Amino acid sequence: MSKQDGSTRQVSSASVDSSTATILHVDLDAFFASVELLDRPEIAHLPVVVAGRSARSVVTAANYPARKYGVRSAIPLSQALRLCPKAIVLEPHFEKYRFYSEKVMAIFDDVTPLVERLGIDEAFLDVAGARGLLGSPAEVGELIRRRVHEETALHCSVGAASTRFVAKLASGRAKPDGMLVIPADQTLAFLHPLPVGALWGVGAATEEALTRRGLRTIGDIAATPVETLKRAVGEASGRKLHDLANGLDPRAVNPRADEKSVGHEVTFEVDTLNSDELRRELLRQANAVAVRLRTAGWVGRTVVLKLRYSDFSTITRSRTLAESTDVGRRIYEEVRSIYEAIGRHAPVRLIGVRMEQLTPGEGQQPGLWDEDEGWREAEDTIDAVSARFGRGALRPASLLRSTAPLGDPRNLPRQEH
DNA sequence: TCTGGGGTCCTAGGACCC
DNA sequence: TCTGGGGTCCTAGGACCC
Repeated sequence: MSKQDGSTRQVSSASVDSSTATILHVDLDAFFASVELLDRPEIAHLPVVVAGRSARSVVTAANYPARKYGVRSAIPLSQALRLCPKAIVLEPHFEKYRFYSEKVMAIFDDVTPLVERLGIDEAFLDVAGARGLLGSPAEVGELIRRRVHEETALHCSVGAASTRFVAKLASGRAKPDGMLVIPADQTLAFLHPLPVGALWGVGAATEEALTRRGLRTIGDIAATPVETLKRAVGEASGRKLHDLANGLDPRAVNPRADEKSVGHEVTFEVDTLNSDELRRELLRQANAVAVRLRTAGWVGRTVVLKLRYSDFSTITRSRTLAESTDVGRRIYEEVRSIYEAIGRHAPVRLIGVRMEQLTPGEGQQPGLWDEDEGWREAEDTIDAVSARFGRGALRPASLLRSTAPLGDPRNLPRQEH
């Protein structure tokens, strides 16, 4: 990643009038790979991918040298290694990514309270109110880029525009390590030549439906009557596509969007028919979900079981409870009962548990996890499982580790128990 | 060496109520 | 004593995003 050409190439943005481009989209470049390479600068110029060890793992991140070979996030690792046999594979370290993510987000929070996080490595910022203190949107963008690099040694790219959607497109085109400003009056000229796939919400299936009708660019979408689009891709998507293509994106930057669901899922290294193993995994996941609910101060009312079979066909079965819960045993009992109600007995590739219909829990301190209660629940669960499957069905240590809220080491159960 | 894990949003059908 | 329409909740599946 050569900084020189990146940051000078797009700095022309600083000379345009950015006063109407008050929404920034900031995106860390090749985030997971860049974090790993902070510790391994000597290989930063070589193709590097971040991926798990499993034979079934996919690429979670690729640095720019690897991308030259066509390696992308989400392709199977096996395929990545066929494309680029010399790629160096590094294992992911999610705690490190969370650490750097928090550092970067804190910089954003310094700039404005109007920060909306989008996953771990990007955010929208509304900097309309920052002008007096920090300068124009372009100046704020450069300030953020400078601070991120100074304080973390990571690079990020910034898009500035009058809407979220255009800001996000702009940051993508500024990568790596650049900034692109799209003033409001240049929005349509920027959008219309782009392919339909650049629209938010247009993936492979929708792109196919649109190109089949001869719609190839965003300009084509903008010129198509909204009713035609609705017939092609459905009521809501048709409306949204038409708006986006015309530069309309009314959604404000929303700093506090509530979570809608919490879940865990796992793909087995080898498909399994062993119902003890499946139930054990359901128990582990139910507990992990419950701990996350309590940590966040939520209770959930709908329990969802997800199964994927060897042929990749995937089903979900859900049940809505009479009363919301954040108790692992309750979730486990429900999801086990749902599982047992499924007649099909075929090898399972993936199993997952999710809680939906979240509402604030009663009398819970958000952010706090009652360690004793967590332990009692874990021990109860071990008892219940031992009674059912025999002692030794669960190794307590591994179960207890699994009950720790993800991502918060402070909430790990004490190991000396 | 085919296809992770965290999510959100939309659609469509049926139940049920008014 | 044949058949309406709107609204909401629930469930299942799928597209999409990072």
